[in-house]
Amino acid sequence: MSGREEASAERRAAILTAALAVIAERGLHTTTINDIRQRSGASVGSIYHHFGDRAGLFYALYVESLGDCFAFLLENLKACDSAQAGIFALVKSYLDWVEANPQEAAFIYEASQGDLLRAYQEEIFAFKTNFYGEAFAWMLPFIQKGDLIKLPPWAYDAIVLGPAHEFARRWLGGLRELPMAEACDIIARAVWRAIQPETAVTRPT
Amino acid sequence: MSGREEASAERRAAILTAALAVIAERGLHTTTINDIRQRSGASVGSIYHHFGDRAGLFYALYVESLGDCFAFLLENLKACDSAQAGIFALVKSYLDWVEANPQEAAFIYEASQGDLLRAYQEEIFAFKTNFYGEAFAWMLPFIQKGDLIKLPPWAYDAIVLGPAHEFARRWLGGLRELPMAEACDIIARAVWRAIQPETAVTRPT
Amino acid sequence: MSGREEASAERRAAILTAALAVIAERGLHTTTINDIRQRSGASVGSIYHHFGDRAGLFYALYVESLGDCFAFLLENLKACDSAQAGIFALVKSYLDWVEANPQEAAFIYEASQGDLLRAYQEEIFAFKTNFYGEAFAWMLPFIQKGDLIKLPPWAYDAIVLGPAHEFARRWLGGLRELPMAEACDIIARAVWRAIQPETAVTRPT
Amino acid sequence: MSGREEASAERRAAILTAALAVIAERGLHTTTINDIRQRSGASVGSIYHHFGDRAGLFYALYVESLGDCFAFLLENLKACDSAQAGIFALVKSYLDWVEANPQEAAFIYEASQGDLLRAYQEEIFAFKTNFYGEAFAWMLPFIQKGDLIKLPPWAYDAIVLGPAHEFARRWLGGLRELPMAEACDIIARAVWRAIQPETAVTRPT
DNA sequence: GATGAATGAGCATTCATTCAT
DNA sequence: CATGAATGAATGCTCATTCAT
Repeated sequence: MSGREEASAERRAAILTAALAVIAERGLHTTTINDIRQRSGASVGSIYHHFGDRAGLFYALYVESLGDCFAFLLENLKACDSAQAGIFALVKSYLDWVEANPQEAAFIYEASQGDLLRAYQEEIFAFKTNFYGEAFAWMLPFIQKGDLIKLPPWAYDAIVLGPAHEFARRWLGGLRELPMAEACDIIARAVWRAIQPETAVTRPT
Repeated sequence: MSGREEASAERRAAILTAALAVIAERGLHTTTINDIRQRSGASVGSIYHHFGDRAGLFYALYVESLGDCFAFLLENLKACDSAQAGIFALVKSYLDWVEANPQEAAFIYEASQGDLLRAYQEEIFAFKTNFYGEAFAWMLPFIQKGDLIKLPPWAYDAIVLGPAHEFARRWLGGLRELPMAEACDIIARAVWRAIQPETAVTRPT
Repeated sequence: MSGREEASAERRAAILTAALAVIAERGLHTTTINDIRQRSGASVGSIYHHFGDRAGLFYALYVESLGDCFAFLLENLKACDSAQAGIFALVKSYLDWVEANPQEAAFIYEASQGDLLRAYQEEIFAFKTNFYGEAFAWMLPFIQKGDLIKLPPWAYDAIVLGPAHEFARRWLGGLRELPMAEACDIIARAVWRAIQPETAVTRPT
Repeated sequence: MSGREEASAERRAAILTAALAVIAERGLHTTTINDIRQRSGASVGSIYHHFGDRAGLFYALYVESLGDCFAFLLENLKACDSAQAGIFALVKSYLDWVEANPQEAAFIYEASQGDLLRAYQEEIFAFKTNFYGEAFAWMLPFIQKGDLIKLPPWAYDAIVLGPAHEFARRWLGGLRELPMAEACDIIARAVWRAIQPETAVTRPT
């Protein structure tokens, strides 16, 4: 990599970092190119040179953030060798990631809604599909063994991560009734109950 | 109510209806006063007369939508006389309401994020707190009886409605892998497992 | 007409007047909305309120200018009762109009080229067609009588007004070798020779 | 000429060719350096190296186009040995050139207006003056013989080429009511009538 | 209460031009 | 000579809001 390429990559990264900080302060929809320019030290032209337009910049940030999150989750998930360990890992590593990267997390939630990234929806869909595919692949043996309930694929997302998402949104919104660690424990245990085959649940009744 | 007051109330309602339709089409953040003016037939001045400013209009719509949703949930919840019936009612009536009022639901999700309604956050907080209070009051006897797990209040929201929210967001975003009714069943059963005291859930090993 | 409507119409006219002056100074393509705003005293918003966008403003000016020119030509043409008088009237009144309205004339030439008014090309085409139709209707009896050569309709434009246009462009460009009146005489006589039936021309050879 | 000089000259030519094509597509005023860069394959820096700035590029193209046109007209004119043949040659070779080089012709018309080439107006004036001088030199003997009417020099341009210009502008604008060849015949005959001494034209009444 | 012309700060974006490599 | 990242002034346009009628 030549010095020029390096410098260029640094500038690109600096713009993304500045963008994330500004978004955290002012909200995604109120963040302007000018805000990012001031914070990053780059010129308007340079921002457009690197990202094409405003949506392109947000898309780059989105992919980078979501990629970071997914990588962390998969890394932790794949290290598990029991169904319960995996479910706990998913919930815990997601909440850990949110706690460690609150700006990225808030940005992802905000950018996932509305039409801001509509131009990139196919790329984003493929990106998410890939993650869900890998997570499901890990689950499959345990489903087959009967350690995890068999559900349509989309349902694992709602049931396993839904509660964590709901809590994360509250937490990011400033409602922090409980330390993340305790919440994590409560949620993970509930999810573990929810995700087990029904027979084990209804039997004792 | 005099004829004049009636006419005024009708205009107000027409503006809100128009706003909801425009938001569904163009997204909350891209919806302008002018869009709403065109759709509603009211003049700019009239809109400002009724709602003060743009945020005031969205706040009015927010309260009306959320109020409608909460009323529906509480009505269904209070008719239940067992823990399981109540949990199922919460999940089912929420998803039913989303299916029946997709525009309102999408608007609520969009408006709940970002700073658009910051000026009204206290009123909104009180509004939500009241709902959670009523729902929790219904649950309390069952918690005491041991039919429902005992958790910090916020956790009921995450665990009982989290999966439904996650599914509703997918569904509103156009990903409708399953009819709402089937999804509802899957989710409600999972939530029921999740919300029961742990002893009843874990295998009797 | 109420006072409000009057004031509004005045503002509209003031914007057009200012636009014409700025265009004369700086050229059509270099004229900005801000230039027009400064010169007219209107706000940006007001300009957009009246004309929609930049092209809409130029179109309004174009129609007004061309309409004024066409009206003047037709008025003079229709007062003539011989072929020669009519041809002379067309050439002379066109050059008189250019001399009296050099800014409008220069603007029309500049706006007729390029894609600036592409959005309105149909309206403009209809507008011009109407003028040519009226002019041709006046000529028709003389053509039938044999006082004017019979040509395809478009050719009258090229042959009758072509030389005047070419001279007007030079004159507007600052090359004023001759007073307009003398040029007019030379051109009108040449056009009169050009437009007569060929038999009268070639006979004496 | 060394290989390096050749390569450089080729690049220069490629840029001009690309510029002409882009201008034909997008119009002179909307054509950007970046458009030309993309079409030509040259880098921005290279374009600036060869032409100094945007206006310099258009000036180079203008001189090349106009020079080609003038050379063609003079070549055809000088081959004529009668007044009528010369007048027909001027009209016909101009319209032939336009038909053969529509992009160059449209560019010349567009570039002749406005201030784009103001920095070069003296060079351009000298360039045109030289052409008119040569054409006039050819005419002079015929004027003296009485085969052509005696007029101020500028008038020959307006009267001889005015109709052809008017037709060419229509034709380039897409209004092609007639094949160029037929139009040429009609126009040349009219010009021939217009340019003859008056005695020969007016009826011998 | 209703109307809609007017306001003007602010926005995303463009683009000719420079210059270090 | 070629390259293309960087610059930043300038542009067309939007839109919430005001207020005279």
